[in-house]
Amino acid sequence: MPSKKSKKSTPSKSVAKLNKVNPSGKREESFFELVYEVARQIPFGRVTSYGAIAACLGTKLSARMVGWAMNGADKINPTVPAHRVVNRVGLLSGKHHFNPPGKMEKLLKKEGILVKDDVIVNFKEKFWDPTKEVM
DNA sequence: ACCATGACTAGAA
DNA sequence: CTTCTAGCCATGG
Repeated sequence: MPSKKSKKSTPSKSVAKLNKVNPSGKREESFFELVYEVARQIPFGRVTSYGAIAACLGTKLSARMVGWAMNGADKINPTVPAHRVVNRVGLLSGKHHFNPPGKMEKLLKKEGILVKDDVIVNFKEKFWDPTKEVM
């Protein structure tokens, strides 16, 4: 049978579509869902970087996709703690994507994470490496 | 199908 | 320290 399905396997037709996964309980293993899954594993009061998540998925060079996936995190259930995901220097690179902007910083402070000038203070201490914690 | 953009990262100058 | 370059790959026009 002629299978026209490409090996590329579109991880997600669209971000909005990710909101509604297969109702049969058969969730598609898309890059995005993996990102959300790892993001949910981030413990309270901890943060991680896009690259760390990407590395955990085996594609550390695709950190951009992690960030892009977070773009739809707000529409995903259960809620994805996207506010715990920042760039490699602890900069709240995605704070402008929150609604309202500044909520990200507020949430972090709520978890005991100090934010100064859009940068996480003591980022190294709060950093949580999924590749080490997740087995 | 091509081109431009993007919540990134690592390395080089 | 800053600035630039290249790689990554999905999304949208």
